[in-house]
Amino acid sequence: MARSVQNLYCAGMPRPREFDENHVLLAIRDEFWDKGYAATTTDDLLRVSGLGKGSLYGAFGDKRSLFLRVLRDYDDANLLMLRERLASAARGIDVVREFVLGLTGDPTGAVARRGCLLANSNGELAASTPDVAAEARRTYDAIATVLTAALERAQGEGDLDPGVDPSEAARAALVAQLGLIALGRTGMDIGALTAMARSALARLLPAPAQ
Amino acid sequence: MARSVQNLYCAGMPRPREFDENHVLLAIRDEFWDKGYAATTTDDLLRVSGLGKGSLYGAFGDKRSLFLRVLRDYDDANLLMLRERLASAARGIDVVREFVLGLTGDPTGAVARRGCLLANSNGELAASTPDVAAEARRTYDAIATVLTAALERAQGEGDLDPGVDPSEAARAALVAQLGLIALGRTGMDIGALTAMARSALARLLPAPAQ
DNA sequence: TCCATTGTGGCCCGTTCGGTCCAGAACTTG
DNA sequence: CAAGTTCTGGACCGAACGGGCCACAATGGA
Repeated sequence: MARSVQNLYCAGMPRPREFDENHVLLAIRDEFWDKGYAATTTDDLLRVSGLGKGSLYGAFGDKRSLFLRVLRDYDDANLLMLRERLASAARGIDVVREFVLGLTGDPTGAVARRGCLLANSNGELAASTPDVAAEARRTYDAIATVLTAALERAQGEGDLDPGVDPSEAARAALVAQLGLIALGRTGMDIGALTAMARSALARLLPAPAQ
Repeated sequence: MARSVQNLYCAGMPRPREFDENHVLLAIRDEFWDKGYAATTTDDLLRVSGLGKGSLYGAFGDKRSLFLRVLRDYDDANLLMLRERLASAARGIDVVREFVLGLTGDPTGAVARRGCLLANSNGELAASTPDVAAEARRTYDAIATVLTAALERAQGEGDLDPGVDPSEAARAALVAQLGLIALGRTGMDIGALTAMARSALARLLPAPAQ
């Protein structure tokens, strides 16, 4: 049962990994993103990662663990990107506008049809996998916090009506983005989607009365 | 191959069905709603319907056809309900308010966590099943049309700022509702969700300036 | 050079999936 | 009552699923 203690100070060195973990995780993320959790088979994961079963299971555990890992990485990366945008943005309001308009940037509509991995996963799995729902709550709350900071800055910069509560408006922007993601998934005309996003932004983020 | 013609005028009458089709369809709808498409097994469907495999497949075809049937029935019923509400509502604006606040009506949050069958299905299957995406487009477009009519009435009744474009505001209300559905699925606090819904409504449906 | 250790990939297994099929039951008509 | 038709439910099937397992490769220290 227990390994002998002598192994602790007299161990051979293991064979190093032959694959790049980040590269594999991104390929797997794309597969889950395109197909959804249930529709992605283990064979799909092996194919896009180029690994064998032993390697994949040895490195990341089973399908569910791998999915949660990928989802958390995705969320963390997006949050980091949002915070960096706020840090480097010329104006706070630009961050919120870009956040809401995000999916409309691609004129082919492919990005809109693909949606957001977190939103898609939450829709598919929230009922059966509490971990996914909790992850979504955590992420959306963090996003709302960043957007609130952006709108507070926007008020100081004269881009947002001072009568607006930044926290409420930030949450309204989040709601709008999630609604646009849902509509984008239906494959509706990208021009109409863009118009809706702009119209919603105009209502939610009123400029100060001159 | 071809059946003889004499059967046409000399046929015995078949054994009648032993189940109520509507009752079965509602039970199956609830199962798909609670678990999602992929996570619902044929055994689940047999269990909740109380039928055997022969009956279920004979009456509705395979799992996919059955799901599409249930989804279309669900959409049609909701559209009909929305139109009837508009026809019988005291004020047009009430219809839109109820539409956006819909999921927040249950203080336990169970309704919000369950979400909307169409929104859930669209999130899970839009990428792989064009029929579902098309159904979602059709339904959301029809909803927007009804909401537009409701807001036009609201302007005539003095409940909505005449400067607001009813069609744009209706689509914004739809976006907001879809965003709230997505957030509700995360299981977030129902009070916070309600506050967000009310705050979004106040921004999207401004009363006329007195 | 040999050993200890971990990476590697594919073979293999039990389970469960969606779906078909069939033998008998129920029922109306002649 | 006999015939013809559909309904019913469960036995059955091939396929694909997720996952365990193992023989071998690669590596660096002793």
